[in-house]
Amino acid sequence: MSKGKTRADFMEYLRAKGLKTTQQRDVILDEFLRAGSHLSTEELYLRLRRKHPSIGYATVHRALKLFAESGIAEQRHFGDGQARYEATGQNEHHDHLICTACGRILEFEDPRIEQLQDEVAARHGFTIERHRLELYGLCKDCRPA
Amino acid sequence: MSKGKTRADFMEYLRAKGLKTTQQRDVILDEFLRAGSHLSTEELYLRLRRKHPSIGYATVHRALKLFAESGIAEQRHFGDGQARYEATGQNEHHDHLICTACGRILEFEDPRIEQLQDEVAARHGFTIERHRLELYGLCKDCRPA
DNA sequence: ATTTAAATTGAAAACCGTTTTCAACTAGGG
DNA sequence: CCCTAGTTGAAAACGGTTTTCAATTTAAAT
Repeated sequence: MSKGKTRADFMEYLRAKGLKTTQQRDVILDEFLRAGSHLSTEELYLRLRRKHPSIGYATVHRALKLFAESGIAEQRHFGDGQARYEATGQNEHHDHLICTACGRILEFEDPRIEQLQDEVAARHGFTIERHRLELYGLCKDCRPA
Repeated sequence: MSKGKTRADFMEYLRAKGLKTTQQRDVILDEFLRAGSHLSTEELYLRLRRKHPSIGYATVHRALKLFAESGIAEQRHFGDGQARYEATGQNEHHDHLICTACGRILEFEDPRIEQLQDEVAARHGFTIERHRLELYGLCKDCRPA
């Protein structure tokens, strides 16, 4: 899914909901896609401030919420108390490795784990809607030799 | 690990740290162990209020934090915005199934999943310190026939 | 182009769970 | 008992998130 496609999807969502295209949303979406994922509202707001000092925090917040509603982004919580957003790119589904020292976040995918999750859920009579798997630890660079 | 054992562990922690045994902590620990796990501070506070209306929210909060520090409880976040605590019973480690309809929380354990997590981590050069696996969906009773 | 209704914006205030402050009050060793 | 350090409850502070509101902008209908 290219960035252009993501943008088009978002525009289509706005149209379908009777919402408006604004300069702010354009700019915020640009920066969001450019910046790479797992940004907090605060981080995105600060990045935007550099070139667009008039954009308010509330607008960034509302834009991110809208991105999530439209399906082009997802909200995550990694336990540092603030929400983070990631673009729903090609990587349809994945889980995360989080470095507790430097904060780096890696993504991974393992169908075998998913399979076992389904098994566990079935064993308990659950129908899974979504899951969350996060591995916290030290990344290659932060690990003591 | 019996409740008596848990209580003894907590007392030992207090002693070791030069902290004090108080009526409030006694009562809060009692109710915490009696109530079953995954309670929020608010929930525990409300339960306590019935028999002990003078105990303040802050005291409950501090007691739970202390339980976690002492190792007899663990703090969890299931995405509803509030912290929950569970007693660290015999079940040393486990993950959770959370019903998105009724809020029921089941625990499970699967060494095969753990094993695969280790594999994934190793593949990325990570040293895992802890992980979090939560499966969200509908439980047996909430699932439409 | 102009008008107009509805959506959007930025700043500030409200929110909400959590944590801290502070003066009054205990626990428990000496 | 005293005395000191720890604890308590109420209320205030906190920090991230969300809402309010008057002013502004979008875009559909003239």
